[in-house]
Amino acid sequence: MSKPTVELTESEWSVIKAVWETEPCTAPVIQEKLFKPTGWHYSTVRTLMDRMVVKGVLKAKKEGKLTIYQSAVTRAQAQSGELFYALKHAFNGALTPMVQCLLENNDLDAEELAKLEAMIKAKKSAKK
Amino acid sequence: MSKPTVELTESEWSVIKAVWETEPCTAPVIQEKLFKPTGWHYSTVRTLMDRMVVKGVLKAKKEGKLTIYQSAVTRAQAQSGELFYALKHAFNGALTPMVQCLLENNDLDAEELAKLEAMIKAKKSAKK
DNA sequence: ACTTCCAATCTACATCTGTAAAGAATGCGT
DNA sequence: ACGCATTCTTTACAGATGTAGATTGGAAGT
Repeated sequence: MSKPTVELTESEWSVIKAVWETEPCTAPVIQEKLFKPTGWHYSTVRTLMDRMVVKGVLKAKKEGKLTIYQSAVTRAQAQSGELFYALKHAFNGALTPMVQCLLENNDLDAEELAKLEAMIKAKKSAKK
Repeated sequence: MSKPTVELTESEWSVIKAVWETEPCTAPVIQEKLFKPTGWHYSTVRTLMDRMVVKGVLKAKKEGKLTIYQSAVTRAQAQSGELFYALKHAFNGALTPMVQCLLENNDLDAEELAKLEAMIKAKKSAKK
């Protein structure tokens, strides 16, 4: 049952985010969405997408001459994959220092802090 | 004085961690430290280290025929680089969801949660 | 049927990453 | 001065990644 930990490159992140917003969708549509921020041409996007299918992060099916793409991993899966990578490599798996680093490097306002606190409280009580 | 955001590959993480523990040090020493967990030969480690010098994450100086290496980025810098990467790509820069994901995917014990809570409290008061 | 347009396929190529062998150089013990 | 051990230097090569041109195939209009 363990999903084999998703790891995405920067470009792949751009693509999959666009896919999540539009799926099911075709490569030309994604290319168009991404053209503004990246300047990528059709072939580029298409190559990326096909490689992502091979990696198992997208699914593709043929419909007539069109290729329809969909994500094969959820946003949550991809997010926790990325986070887990950082946790493992940069923090040797230690969560507290990671959160520490987060707090130190980002200047959160009071509201944000309150939200975090609430989340922890919730977790605490959820935990019996 | 903005540090140009450090990004390390998995292998580079192994190397720099070993360097932090031993610096100043030579490549053979690092190779030896890493041999157990990775099985890398001298050339491999050396190549990695030299590439890291080019990337600016290590510094090297010649001492006779020996090359002495040192880190050029601190652990904290590397950690926050990794975290920032995840924050930016996976969470579009939104910190709260990131922490949420962290809490959801790791099964923290009560003690851990208390520690986190304390950290947030501290941050809150530090913030006047 | 002929043109046109769009999507698809194929091919390409530079750079980066992971991994290392082979050969050159130098210091050390005798 | 000579051979040995250790470290360095050079070169290599496969696979991943970023980026895209050229060519083909089919659908749609006229």
